[in-house]
Amino acid sequence: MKTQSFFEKVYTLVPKIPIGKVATYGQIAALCGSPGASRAVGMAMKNNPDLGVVPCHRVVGSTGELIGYSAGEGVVTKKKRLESEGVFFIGDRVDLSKSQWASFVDKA
DNA sequence: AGATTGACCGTGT
DNA sequence: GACACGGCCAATC
Repeated sequence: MKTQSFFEKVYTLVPKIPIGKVATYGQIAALCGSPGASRAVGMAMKNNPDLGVVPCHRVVGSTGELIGYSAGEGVVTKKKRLESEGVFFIGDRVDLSKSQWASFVDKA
């Protein structure tokens, strides 16, 4: 478990996102220990081994924009899924002001 | 070992 | 607010 690659870390971190909340790629990358590796995170999602253990639909862009998602109807299914989880939406984007995962900002 | 790719991010115009 | 460019990081060919 010490030799886990960046991907493995992501696969272990993404499912930690609470329901009704979403995290940005850069955020996950930072939690992974490498802020700025947002691209590598995206790659991990694409290589997503199991949608059941890696809810990649909870990962959105920095502006809350739904990116990626090769499953179902793509971002369409992704949006519906997040919406179903109780995530706030602003048009086609997620309301990061209310639904962004604040695991490391939840010090209040 | 080197070069390329990728579901990104920030800044500038 | 939208479009264009460059930069970062890690995995893969």
